[in-house]
Parts: sequence; structure tokens; C-alpha cells
Amino acid sequence: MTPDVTIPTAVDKATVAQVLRDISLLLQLQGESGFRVRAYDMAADRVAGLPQELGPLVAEGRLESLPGIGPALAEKISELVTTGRLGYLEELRAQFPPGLLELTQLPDVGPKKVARLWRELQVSGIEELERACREGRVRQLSGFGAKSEAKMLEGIAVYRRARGERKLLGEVLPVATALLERVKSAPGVVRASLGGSVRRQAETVADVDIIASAPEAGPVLDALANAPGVAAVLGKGDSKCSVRLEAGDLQVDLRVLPDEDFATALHHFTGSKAHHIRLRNLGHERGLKISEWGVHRDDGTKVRVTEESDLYALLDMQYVPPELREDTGEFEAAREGRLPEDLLTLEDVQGAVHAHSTWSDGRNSLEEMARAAQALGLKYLTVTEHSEAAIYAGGLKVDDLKRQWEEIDRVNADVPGVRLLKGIEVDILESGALDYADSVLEQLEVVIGSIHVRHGMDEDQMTRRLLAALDNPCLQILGHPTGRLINSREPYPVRMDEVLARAAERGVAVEVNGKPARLDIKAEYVRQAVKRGVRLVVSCDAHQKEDLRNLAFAVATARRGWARKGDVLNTLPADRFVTALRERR
DNA sequence: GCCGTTTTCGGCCCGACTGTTTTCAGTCG
Repeated sequence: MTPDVTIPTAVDKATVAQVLRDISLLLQLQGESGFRVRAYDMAADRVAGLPQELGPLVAEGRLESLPGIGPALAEKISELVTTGRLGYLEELRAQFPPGLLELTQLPDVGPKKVARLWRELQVSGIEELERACREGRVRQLSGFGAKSEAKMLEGIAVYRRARGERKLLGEVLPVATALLERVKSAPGVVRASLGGSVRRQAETVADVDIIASAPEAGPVLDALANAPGVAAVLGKGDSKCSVRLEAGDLQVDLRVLPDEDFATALHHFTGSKAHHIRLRNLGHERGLKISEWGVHRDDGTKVRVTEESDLYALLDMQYVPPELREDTGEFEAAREGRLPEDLLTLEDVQGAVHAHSTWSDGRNSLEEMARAAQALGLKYLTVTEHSEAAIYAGGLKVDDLKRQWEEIDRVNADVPGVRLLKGIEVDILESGALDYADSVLEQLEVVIGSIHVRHGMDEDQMTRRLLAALDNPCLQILGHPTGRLINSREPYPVRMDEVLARAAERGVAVEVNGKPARLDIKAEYVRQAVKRGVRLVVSCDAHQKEDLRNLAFAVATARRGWARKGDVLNTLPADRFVTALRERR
């Protein structure tokens, strides 16, 4: 036993952030108002946005170096991370029934209302609120009426259907884009754009924001309210309109303003909240008041801001692309001119990595995949079927592989302009060995190694397994390195810092998988990988030809991790891509 | 609860919309 050594716990930063948010809500239930509450919320955002876990910061006593975290919060976070518990949270929780926090998840129900429902009607959970509404007891409270009851019942129904989950960007973006096109074609619209977390390309989103400029807002708001697929109009005023779509209970908010305010409004409603607050404060230091209604000097005169880039120029900093607006270092970099100017774009990508066909568990033939890639303007596509061990996915035996090469040669001869590269997504076995012999792997142009089974190993075992795979000289690309499925499967436990360090050392590329439910590795790890000089590939993990468009989500994730064109191997032409993969260290 | 080229106290982003009011509180972003 070594009691004087700080023992790291399994408390990750997402858990810490959630605890801080719970404390914020509990303080509001207590009637604590305003700034103390916000300090906890800001700290939660700060912790959640950290590029690494909290363990080292706690051990080195550096928590207070984070903006928004002072002595009181640092002490609470330390207690939570080192002991796995937080006495202050337990004291607060003991004062309220456990169901109250969940009540605040309902739309238009916040801590003030929850506190009154509890004190005056003894409502302590969703079931009891539903009963109180049905029995007409809520309307008897002052400030509540029949409409409030109906809205709460509707809110409860929506909440139960959605289970409080955020939606995948990949599911929402097509719907959002279609609505944006409808808004753009409404009468008088000058400019229109998506905003919010959809524009920042966050991996999951809660709703869709659209910002438009037009001389008259009314007809534009009507265009959304009357759009096909709208289940309910949640609210509609002079400048904004909120609707809920039938598909996925998705909420869409539209704001319409005069064109002279478009840039500042777009910036405001793109967020993130943390980025925007920081920007306003920087403006304040220069005597500029920044709001969605423009930029004003202290004497009340308005500064002309036509594009978002004007706003950053006013503050003597580089333009910050939406994907980087999280207040995780972009301000410091932009003020010092250190933001990457050559952030990866979809146009930079020459070939799609990671595709399956009917040879294993894909739905389209090799020729169909090749023609779809050609139609998207791609120059090559890596054909990487599953290997023998992946029986569930129709993994290929070595003989199958050789027959497949003949078909690849034929398709390459028939389909001009695009080249299928001969590859494999070989299983990384429990020991870290690869599922094919080196003599087979050496004949392939692209070797991705991925874990598909035995996700239940512990952190030590899983880390050793991945490090062993990286040491294999035949491995060129580490596929979906953490194995997560957003909203349905946690990543397996693994020490990513060690894995990324080894990948950098060995020259193995790491996949940024663009399948919307994977996005693996995630943006925070991309940023660490870039810092360490790890080479990346952006992939589509395609199982049908439509999935080639997943590349856009891999690019989004790479951008959110500050990856530049030069960090990503499949920005190279096919020959140089294959050569680069072989250059192991 | 945090923060400091208005620095150890007194600020802290702020407007739109709804439902319930009859001038405003609560919620949201």
C-alpha cells in the first residue's frame, strides 16, 4: 500500500463536467441566482473542452491555470478526480428528490418552475408532473395556466421519444441543408446560412439553427413554418420562428434580420457560447459592444461589419473557422497569427480510404463503388474488406483475396479516372497480431488494422494489444482506434497518449473515421495526434456507395482537431499515397 | 464563484419569445 501517492480514478472529464452541471442546477433549485451558477456552467464547458484528461492537471496542481477555474472549483474537481466522490454534491443532492434534475430536461421547464412544482405540488419526477398536469393541478398555481399544462404534457411525450439523446450530425445535416435551401428561396432573402453546432460540425447536435437576412422577415418565417415535414410550430414572433419536425423530433430555429446585421447575427448564433462570450469580452476591452445586432462603439455609433472576417479583423486576430470556435486555445493562436491557414478541406482530399464491397459486408459491387467515387471527383478508393477472422462480416480468406485482385484489375481497366487500390481491413487479434501472415499483407497496397472483437479487455491489455499491432511493420493505418459508437457503445479503455506516441514513432497513420456514428478518432485526439506529428488519413468506412459522402464528416472531425492538409496522407495523389504508407519508421 | 491595463471589490452577454400577467418572470440560446 502506498497511501501517500495520488491514486488516479476512473473519473473522466465528461463525468466531471456533468457533476459541475448538476451542481449548477441544484444551486438554481436552491434559489441561488446568477453568477455563482454560471461559474459552475463555465467550468463544466471548460473541462469538457479540454484536449486531455484531468489526472495530470490534478496531480501537478495546475487546475487553477485554466481560465474560469479558481481555488473553490479546483478543490472540488481535485476531490472528485482523486477520490471518485464529491461531498459538496452529495450534500446538495440530499436536499432534493433525485427526479427533480431530470425535470429540468423538459422544454420550457427550468429550475425556477421545478422548485415551485416541488414545493407547492410535491412533484418530484416526470410521472408525477404528468399526473398533476392531467388532473389540472398545475394550472392552480399562480403564473401557470392551461397552456402551460398542455405544453408540459407535449414536452414529456417528446422527451420520452428522444430519450434526451443528441442526434448524429450525419443524420441531421441532410435535413438541415434541405430546409436551408427552402429558406434561401423565400421572398426577399439576401443571405442565409446554417448556424449553431451544425455549422461548427459538432459530432452530435441538439437542434438546427438557420440565420437569414431579408428586408421583411414575415414571408421568410412563413416559409419555415409551412415547410413540409413540420409537425408543430413551437413559437413565432417578429424575427424568429421555431418548429419541430416530424422526422426525429428535430427542432429548427430560424432568425431573420436586416442584411447589415447578418454577419454579426450569424456569428452570434454559430457560437459556441464559450467562444462568443470570450469574443465579447475582447471587444469590451477595446470599447466595442458586440451583439447579434452589430458592433457598437461606446459613443453608440455602429461599426460596419459585412462578413464574419471583419469581426475578427476588428480585434486584430486571424479569422477563426466555425469548427474551431470552442475557446480551447483558438483566441491565443489567432491573436499570435498561429492558427493553421491550410486547415484541411474536402477539396484537398484526393482519394477515399476504407471501403467495403459485396466481397465482404458491403452492399455495392466494386464497379458500382468505383463509379460512385468517380462521380464525386475522387481519384482513388482503397478497397479494404474484412479479413478471415471477421466471420460475422464475411471476411475474406487469402484465396478470395487473390480472386478479388483480378476483379479490381478489370474495374480499373473499365472505369477511367479513378483507381481502386488493393487493400484490407485486417483484424487486430486479441494478442495484437494481425489476422493475415506478413507474406500476404506485403502484397497489398493498403493495410488498415482494426479491432472488431473482444472490446471487453481492460485498459492495460487493450493498450498492449494496440501497441503490439503498431509494432508490426505491415500495419500502415490504425482503423477506428477507440471502437466507440456514439450513443450506443462506449470506447474501449485504452491509453491513447501511448498509442499516439507509438504511432508517431513507427510512422503508422491513424484513421479519422467519418462514419457518423463512429467519428473515431474524435477531434480532441486528432489535435493530440497533430501535435505529436502523427500522420492521419480521413476515411469514409463505406459499406455502400452513398457512404462515400462520409468523407465530409471525417474532414469535419479533422478540422475540429486543427489538422492541416499536410497532416493527411490521402490529400496525396494515389502513387505518392501508396509510397507514403510504405515509409515506416 | 471568478477575475483584474477601471485589480482585492464590484462587476459578470443580453435580446426574443411565451404565458401569464396588466408590467413581468422564466426559459432559451
